[in-house]
Amino acid sequence: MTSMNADKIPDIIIGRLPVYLRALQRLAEKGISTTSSQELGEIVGISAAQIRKDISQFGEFGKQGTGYAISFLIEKLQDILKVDRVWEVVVIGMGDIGHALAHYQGFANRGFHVKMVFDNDPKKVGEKIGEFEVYNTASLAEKIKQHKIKIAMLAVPASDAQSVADQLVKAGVKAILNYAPISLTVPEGVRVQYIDPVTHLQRMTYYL
Amino acid sequence: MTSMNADKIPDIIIGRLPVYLRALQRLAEKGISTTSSQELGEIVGISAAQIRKDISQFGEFGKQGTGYAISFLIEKLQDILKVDRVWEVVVIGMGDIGHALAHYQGFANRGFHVKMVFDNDPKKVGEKIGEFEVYNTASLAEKIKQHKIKIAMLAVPASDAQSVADQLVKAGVKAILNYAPISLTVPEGVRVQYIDPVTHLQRMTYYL
DNA sequence: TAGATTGTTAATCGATTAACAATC
DNA sequence: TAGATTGTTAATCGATTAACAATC
Repeated sequence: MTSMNADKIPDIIIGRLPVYLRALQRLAEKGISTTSSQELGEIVGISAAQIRKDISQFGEFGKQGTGYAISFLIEKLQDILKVDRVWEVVVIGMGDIGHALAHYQGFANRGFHVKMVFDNDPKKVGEKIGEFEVYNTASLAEKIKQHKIKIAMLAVPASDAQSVADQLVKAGVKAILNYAPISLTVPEGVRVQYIDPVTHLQRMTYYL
Repeated sequence: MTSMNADKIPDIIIGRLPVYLRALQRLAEKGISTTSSQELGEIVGISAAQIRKDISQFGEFGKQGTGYAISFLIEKLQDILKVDRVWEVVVIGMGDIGHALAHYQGFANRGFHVKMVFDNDPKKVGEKIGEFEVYNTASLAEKIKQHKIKIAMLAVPASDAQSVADQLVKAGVKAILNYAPISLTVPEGVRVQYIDPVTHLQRMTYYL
């Protein structure tokens, strides 16, 4: 079957694709043009069988005997993940984490561009942070609608996170990367990913 | 059976415990003393049955009819996750992310304390960052062994991450929280958790 | 051609859910 | 007591692995 399988793909597979993509881009940077499920698996710590199965959900991107052409597979994964374009994102909360996100060089070439940054502290509003002027969080809804922003990174204190998330959702945001150490409640159709260093650390201490 | 089940607990369960713990601590802050698997499930977005099953792996911590005593369950989860103590951690790489980690207030009361910070840039070494003096990455092995550090947060450029990880492992580190956008290769018995905002974002764009 | 590696199937393994007796 | 909610079992559902024909 020449695939283009539009069936429902499990989220757990979608979650692994960015990891494959990242590894492939690093191989490409090194000037390597071809890889195998075996080699890729060793790099990312996933079995070769699983990598082949994951990739084959979306088409036949490899060649028997030779493996995968890296630049071709990168293109396909970028298409699938919809990072064959540049998404404009906003950052809310200009504390240390917000600063780091505003300055982060790693978004370039990976599908994202910080468009605006926000804070609700009058001392910070209007200030320049790198190329950005800090906007007032009060103007969030207006500005997000105006620029049709779909993705936000939330770096406000835990106590403000849910109410800011509510505003983001109301303004049309569909994906939130949440740095506040709190579980957010959002409506169906809105996605949240959590980055909490403590949660990640606590997941490892069990084994120490 | 009065449990104390020393069987092998699946890692996927261990991964959910810090999320439960975080939610319980927030409920406790609000002055709430009791909760149910139902309520907790709504907060964290996990089914009540699964929460009961996860918790019951470790003992009978609830009461039929009334649910779980929050402070008791917090204690138990802290024990299980070994965050009933304070782990000293180090930060390597004093760029924006390293700065944010060095300043992060969220470690207190959640089991971690930043003990030392490192960078390999001669301009940064010796500088003061908050309460910390920046040490030279060259002295990493010595200092980590001396203080018996087991946990490191890695915030160096991708090109340096693997070699620094190798040094950490050699010095006895058993858990690495990696902020560099690269898959690390580490020996059996060493754990790595990955925090890469782009990977998390790419996991959501698929659905947009 | 011989060797390598994919895509895919079937078998295995593991995780989640539904349901309910036990009991607070 | 009546109502609520746990802990646990069995059933279901889903993910991973092993194996190999196809084929480059």
